[in-house]
Order: sequence, then structure tokens, then C-alpha cells
Amino acid sequence: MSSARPSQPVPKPRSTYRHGDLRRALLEAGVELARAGGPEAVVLREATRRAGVAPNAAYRHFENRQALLYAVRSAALAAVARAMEAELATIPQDLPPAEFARANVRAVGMGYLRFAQAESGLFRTAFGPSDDLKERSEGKPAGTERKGQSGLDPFELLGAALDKLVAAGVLQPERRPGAEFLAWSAVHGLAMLVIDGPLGPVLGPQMLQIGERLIDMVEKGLCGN
Amino acid sequence: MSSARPSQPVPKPRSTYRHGDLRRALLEAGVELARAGGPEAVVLREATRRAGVAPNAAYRHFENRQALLYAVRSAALAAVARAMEAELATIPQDLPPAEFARANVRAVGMGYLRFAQAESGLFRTAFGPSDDLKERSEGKPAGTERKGQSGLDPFELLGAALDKLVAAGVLQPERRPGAEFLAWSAVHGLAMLVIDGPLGPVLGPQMLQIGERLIDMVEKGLCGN
DNA sequence: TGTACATCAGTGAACGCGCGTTCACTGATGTAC
DNA sequence: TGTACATCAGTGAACGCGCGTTCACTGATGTAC
Repeated sequence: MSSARPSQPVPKPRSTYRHGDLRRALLEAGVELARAGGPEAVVLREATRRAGVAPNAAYRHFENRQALLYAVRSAALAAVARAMEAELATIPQDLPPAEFARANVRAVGMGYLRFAQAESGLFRTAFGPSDDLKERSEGKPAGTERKGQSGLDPFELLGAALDKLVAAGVLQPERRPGAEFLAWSAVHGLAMLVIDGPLGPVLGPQMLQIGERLIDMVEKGLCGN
Repeated sequence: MSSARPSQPVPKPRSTYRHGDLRRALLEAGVELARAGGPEAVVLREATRRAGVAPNAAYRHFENRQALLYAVRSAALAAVARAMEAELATIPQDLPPAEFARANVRAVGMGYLRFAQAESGLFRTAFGPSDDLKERSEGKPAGTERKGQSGLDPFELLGAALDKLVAAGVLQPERRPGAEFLAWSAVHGLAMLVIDGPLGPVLGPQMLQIGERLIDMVEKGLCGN
């Protein structure tokens, strides 16, 4: 009888005393924990267990639990960005500018919602409490991992979509400043109410349809008409 | 030297062996904990400490920690409802119907946002993960404590405001179904991004101004025009 | 009005748990000579 | 090409913490007679 643990993967016996790529292994374990249980599930001891390593070994690679959590969040943000990019990639290139711009906004929003639903643990990790944007606004080294293939993070992808709306003449330029906060709020609220709030059991299955209506509302409300 | 604890209020020496109203005391302590630290701060042992009672005494009044947390959430929901009602009470009664209806929606939304900002711990407790609306939709005894003086809970207050919009001819009846989810999402998202997400440090001070813009957007987007 | 007694709200002690973190260590690796 | 050695990634054991929860108990209260 091996000492069966609640933790999933077999403690993978190392051939060597050294691990080889422990930092990466811990990060991946951390992402897995976040995926399954959100930020509070990112636990140092469990990550080391999954990496098949003593608990304190983590301290060679991360200053403390917070540091691991930060790294996991960056990975989660990158995953959100990639989900948005995947959605953006489905847009036909030959749409007229105004429609193309609208489609961009929808894609960004729906990518966000789909990700929230499919990966709610990672989603909550990505957008939980943090000093993220603050750090950025202070010029701190935002790190590269939080971005998608395009080199843009989720917030920047939304901004780019809104810029297209302006360029296409759909959104009046004087309404552009701060518009990302309005659009983001709408979509983020739906996601949170469903995955981490009282609407989950009620709305879960129809979330994406409500999401469509919600984005309609945002477009209409943002662009006047 | 008394054994000073991090916990605030003096363990208030009881005159009698019996406490008198321990359930109420635990609930109030729980609310205080939630106010200061959100749902995860609602901890049985600390609540009993504040009530000046042995840890296990709580089990005479609550089945377990979950049960206490549920009770605290009901109280938090009631507090949200009261904040909305306070905002509603400031609306002039002599407005023309359409404007009055709009003012109702704004009041509900701004009451929500103000509460989120002023009492973010309680807010997070009220709208954290739960089976709330599900229980209601299953006809379970929703409890009376989550409602405000009007007898309506926050969700119902929003619904009533939207109904006024329809009655005043501002919102088309066929758009009414599900509209509370759209409006709620918008406002909830802003609240969460600011109090429990990456926008706190960036947007905190201007939250209410952005809230005004956000509610404008919702109105416009919901009512067409 | 006084006494016996059932009730049950609170006590005191203990349990097992998992966590983050620190300590002094060991032994594989790769580099300098 | 071989050997000495510094480096530093991992070990093993332990710490103190606070939590939820269970056990057998005790003693204040209020009711029945």
C-alpha cells in the first residue's frame, strides 16, 4: 500500500537528486491548483508534493507563497489573453470596418466569458485582488507572461477593440476615455455572478446567451445612436 | 498582564454562567468579522472569543461554521437592501413617471455601489458563492432577514425599479425579461473590479463617477432609443 | 411557599489537520587548476 | 585527462499557528408537585 494522498499525480520518482526544472514544475502545479480551486487553493506544500519534492525546496525558487501566487496569476492572465485571441481569430477579415470593429468587441467579451465559465478557477485567480494595474501604472516591470501571442494582455486587447470602434466612426472619440472600464465591468460582473456568486445555479447554462444580450447592451449604451 | 488577544473587544465578563443571548452575540460578532475581512474571516472560534464564550458553545446555536456564515450573509443582504432603500428615499416624489422610473434605477445601482465601497467586506459576504437564488427558485424558506424595510431583498428592489421603467413606457415590455441580470452584471462588475480586483488601486476614488457613467450606459443600452 | 428534579446552555480539554516557514544538513554538479 | 573544491538545489526535522469539531462534564434555570 503506497501512502495514497488526495493529491493527484504520482510523486514521480526522480532519477537524480537534483530536480532539473523545479521552478517550472512548481509553477505548473500551482496553475493546476488554481485551475481546480482558485487562488486560495494555490498552496506551497501541495505544489511541492506534486513536484515530488520536500516542502521547503520551494524556497529556492520563490520567496514565499505570495511570489508563487503572483507567478500563477501571470500565467492565468496569459491564458485569458489567449482565449480572447482565439475568439478574435474567428472573425472574417473582409467585414466592413464598422462591423469588423463591433465583432472585435464581441469577440473580446465572449472570449472573456467563455474562459470564465470553462476555467473559473484560473479566471478567479487572474482577476482576484492584486495590485496589477497599479504596478503597471507605476512603471513596474509588468512581466511578459501575462500576455497572449499578440503581446497584449486582456485589458489591452479590450482597449484595442474599442480603439477600432473609434477608428471605424462607431464610437465617438470623446466617449472613448474610460470606456474599457464600463465594458469590462459589465462582462466581469456577469462572469462573477455566475461563477462565484448567487447566479451560478440559476443562470449557469444560459450564461453565454445572456452574455450576448449583455454585450449588445454595452455596444448600444456606449455608442449612443 | 491580561492575555491580550489581537481580537478587539474586551471579553466582556459575564455576570452569569448563562450568556443570555448568545446566538445574537455570535451573529453580531460574525457580522463584524465579515465587515472587516469578508466571508473567509467569519471564523467560529473568533466569534466565540468576541462573545466571551468557549469555542464549542457556538454549537448550541449553529450547526457548524457554514450555518453561521449563512446567517451572516442574510444580515449582509439586508444591509445592502437598506442601503438601496436609503438611496431610493432621496428621490423627489413629484418627478414625471419616466424620470421617476429612471431615478429609481439609478438609486438602486448607486446604492449598490456605495455599499460595495463603504462596506466591502459585507458586500463580498452578501454576494459571494452561495445557492441563494437557487434555494429561492426551489421554494425554500428564503428567510426574512435578507430583506430591507420594504420587505424586498436587493434583487427584488432592482426588479421593482425595472418594472417602473416598463410602466412608464421607457423600457419595452419584451425587453424586460432577464433585464435585471444585465443591469446587475454591469454594476456588480464595477464593484468587484474595484473592491476585490485589479482596479481597486487605479479606480477606487473615482468609482462613483464611473458608476454614474456605467448606469447611463445601462439605461441607454437597455431602453434602446 | 418550598423543595426535587429535568433541562439544556455553557465549560474544559482534547483531537487531528494542514499550513507557511526556518534550521542545519548533504550530496550532485561543473569549474579551476 | 584527472583531481580538489566551491556552489547551491534539494533534504529532514521541526516550530508555532489557528482552525473546526467532539467528548464527557457542570451548574443555572424554571417547572411540577
